[in-house]
Amino acid sequence: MGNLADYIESYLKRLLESAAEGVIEIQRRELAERFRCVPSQINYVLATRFTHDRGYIVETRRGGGGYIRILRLSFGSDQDLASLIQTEIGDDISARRADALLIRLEDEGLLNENDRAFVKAVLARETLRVHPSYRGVVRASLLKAMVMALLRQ
Amino acid sequence: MGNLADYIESYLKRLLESAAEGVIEIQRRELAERFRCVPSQINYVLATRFTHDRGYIVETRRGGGGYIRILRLSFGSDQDLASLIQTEIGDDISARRADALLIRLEDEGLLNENDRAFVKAVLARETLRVHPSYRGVVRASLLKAMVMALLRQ
DNA sequence: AATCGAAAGGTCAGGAAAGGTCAAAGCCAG
DNA sequence: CTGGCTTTGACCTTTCCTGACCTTTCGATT
Repeated sequence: MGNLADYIESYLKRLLESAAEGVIEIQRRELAERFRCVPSQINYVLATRFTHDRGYIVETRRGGGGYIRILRLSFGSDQDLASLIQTEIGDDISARRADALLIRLEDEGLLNENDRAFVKAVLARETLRVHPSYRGVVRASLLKAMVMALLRQ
Repeated sequence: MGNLADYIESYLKRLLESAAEGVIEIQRRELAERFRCVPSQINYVLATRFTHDRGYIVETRRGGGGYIRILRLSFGSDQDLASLIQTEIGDDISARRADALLIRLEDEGLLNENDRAFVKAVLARETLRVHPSYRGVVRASLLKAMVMALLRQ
């Protein structure tokens, strides 16, 4: 965790933590200055870390008085987690999206680092055994089953 | 026990011993330099000594600031349990045998009635989605993953 | 109202810095 | 002297970071 993108990511997440509404508004130029980097680095961080899959929505506005607004979507405790997981994962999921979901669950404090790594490793290994065209389906099954099993505790 | 791979293995294990969390993070290039070998030698050590079966999880990241993270699953004596589960279930299992195994685990007090029913239900539901000729394989994957997840607690 | 310039933010391609893969050569116990 | 671990090296993929150039918005000036 030693690169710039990681630092910027955790800075933004800290800001989000302390923001009551789960929304923050920043200026790209200002943030770039704080980290002494090029402004487009901020876009890189947003594009790779604050994706929809990981549970964020990013809105921006150009021009004078422009801004970048980052909104964190929460799973909310109201809904039945099982059906939420079901719809979130579906019947077929890519390795990338599976990973994003696991990171999101970790961010939400629903899984710890160990469990996340465990699930990821099992997915990688088990998925290798089946024919490539079935991997998405098998991955989805495994992911749902394991996440549900772990969340039951 | 005089070869390079063994030295690297024991070096990493020593690091893991002294790491509080059972997790270490290294750089492949740096480690290769320390042992004066090519970087791919590190991959060899990881692939042969730090396997899932032996209770390790390895996560890596490429690119600038990349790393290799080795995580030791510390479920003490359950380590044997993991490989036992593996050999017991194998790569392909029938619904009947899966059921029998679950009952046995319940009898042994490793799973409670609830968990057993849960696993059984998931197996039934998820295997339906895949082509019949793949069901045994998918069932085995799911079963292993879920049982391990549940037993980890 | 139309125009223009300044002040945002956006896009994209390229180079550098990791780590990954695979096959061939090397080594050694049996 | 052969089969199975080791070790190496050539080549590949992913991730990060920057810089050049583009688009949008706002407000002041005509």
